[in-house]
Amino acid sequence: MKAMLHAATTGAPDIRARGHCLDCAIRQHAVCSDCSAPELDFLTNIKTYKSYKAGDRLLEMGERAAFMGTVVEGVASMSRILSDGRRQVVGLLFPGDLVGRPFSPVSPFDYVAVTDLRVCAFNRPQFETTLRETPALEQRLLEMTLDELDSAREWMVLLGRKSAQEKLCSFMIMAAQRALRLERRRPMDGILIELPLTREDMADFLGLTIETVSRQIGALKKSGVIELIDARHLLIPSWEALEEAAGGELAAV
Amino acid sequence: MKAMLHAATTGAPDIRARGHCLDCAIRQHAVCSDCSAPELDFLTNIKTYKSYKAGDRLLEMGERAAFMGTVVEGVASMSRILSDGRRQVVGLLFPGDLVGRPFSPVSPFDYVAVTDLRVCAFNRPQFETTLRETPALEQRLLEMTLDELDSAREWMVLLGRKSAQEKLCSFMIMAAQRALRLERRRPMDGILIELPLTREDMADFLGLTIETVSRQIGALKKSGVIELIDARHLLIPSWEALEEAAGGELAAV
DNA sequence: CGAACCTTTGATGCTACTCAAGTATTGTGG
DNA sequence: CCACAATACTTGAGTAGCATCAAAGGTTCG
Repeated sequence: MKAMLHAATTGAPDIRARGHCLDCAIRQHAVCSDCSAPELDFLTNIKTYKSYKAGDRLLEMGERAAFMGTVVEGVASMSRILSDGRRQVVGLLFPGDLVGRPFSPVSPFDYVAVTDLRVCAFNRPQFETTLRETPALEQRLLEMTLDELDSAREWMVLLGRKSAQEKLCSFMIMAAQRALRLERRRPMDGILIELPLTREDMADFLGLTIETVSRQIGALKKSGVIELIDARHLLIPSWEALEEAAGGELAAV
Repeated sequence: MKAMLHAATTGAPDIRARGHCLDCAIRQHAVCSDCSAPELDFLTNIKTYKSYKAGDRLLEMGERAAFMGTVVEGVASMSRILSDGRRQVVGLLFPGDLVGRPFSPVSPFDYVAVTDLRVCAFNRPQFETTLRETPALEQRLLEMTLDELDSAREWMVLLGRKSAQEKLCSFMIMAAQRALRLERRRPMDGILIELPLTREDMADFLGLTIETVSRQIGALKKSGVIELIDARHLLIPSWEALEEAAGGELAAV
């Protein structure tokens, strides 16, 4: 386990995949969701799995990335660090989301595992060739990219105009929705939310400091919008109250 | 002006296009840039032009948009307004940029002309069919969408982590780069920048108030980073000094 | 059991917001 | 072409919200 801590720089060990793409639990959410059986056969043969521990860096900004991939299990972040150390997380990658920038070998952001992570990886040139030759892949990638663009813009609204409290509530809603989608469930009262990020990652995602994140969570607990199980788990007595406290307007995920 | 305020709902007058796409000045920047001559013939026949005055709304959030288009001349904004009136601009559209959300008839944001505007428009179902049947179009759309996603994420860094002063400088750099790209020129010292936005639109794009925008521009003038010609035009004595004041890290446009 | 990390809490300060007023600039009708 | 209104922009005073600095619990892991 210790040996994997530097997987980011050394490159995580490739584990030749055994399972077939047809049996993949997250295929319906991934770029390969619309592929035919023969196309999945092909992908099965060229895919490998990579594993990372929380904190490992998958790709560094400016690095020529040798692979592209899909998150299978866990959560990763995309972020940028300014020269003086300020950091902004610009996106979270949940199972099904794509790791790496298609058609551009140098990554425009850092990719970091925020939890232990498993990624279904493809050799980059091979993946791009396959993309160009497989309309089902390319069209699905376009669809996913358009959705991500909508999400990024929604997050711009949050970063530019929402209060610290509204940011926290919006984040909780987003985290819940992403988790629920994987289980094909809908938000409801009394639901349990797992926060997959540290206070620091949350702060960097919301454009706040860890102290403000901590204080706002405290305030939400006191006002009854959330119930804290522990630092990473909370209960939502009323989904509607949470949405209200989020300042509304969170459509795309 | 007053009479055009409702162009959005009534629909701006369609002007059957006379010019051929081959002669289009902004084709190289647009979604049709990789199309073959026959493909351009086809597009020529199905395109129309729409004109708007500054302030007109092209599309309203939630509206079922009947058309998609490309900005030919002028600048448009995409924005969202929260229920209490707070507004965030999530993107600017310069000549070549696409108006409307492909494959989703309801617009996720408001589209507003920030200057007088000319748009090359297509009937939406027809455009989407053409997209699916024309790989050159679809692949170019994917490329553009991936670039826009990078830009949106860069802007998230600005909104989340940059100071008011850095935001203003970053905006000036962005405005300059977008204008220069159309003329195939590069940034240089002594360059003239036109700000296509009102102070209010700038504020809403940068997550600030108009007072702060005005004060920061004043401060930049006093410190010599910019020279004001008038409220909408300024001179950059040193491009490098401007980048320095922007806090660095502005790659994609 | 102790070190490292994560989280919370407190005191203080500063950036950017709010409220308010005044100065250009633009557009309109006489 | 001028007078006036409307809009855009600037400037000032006071303040709120979040950041910063500091330190003290908790939790996890070796």
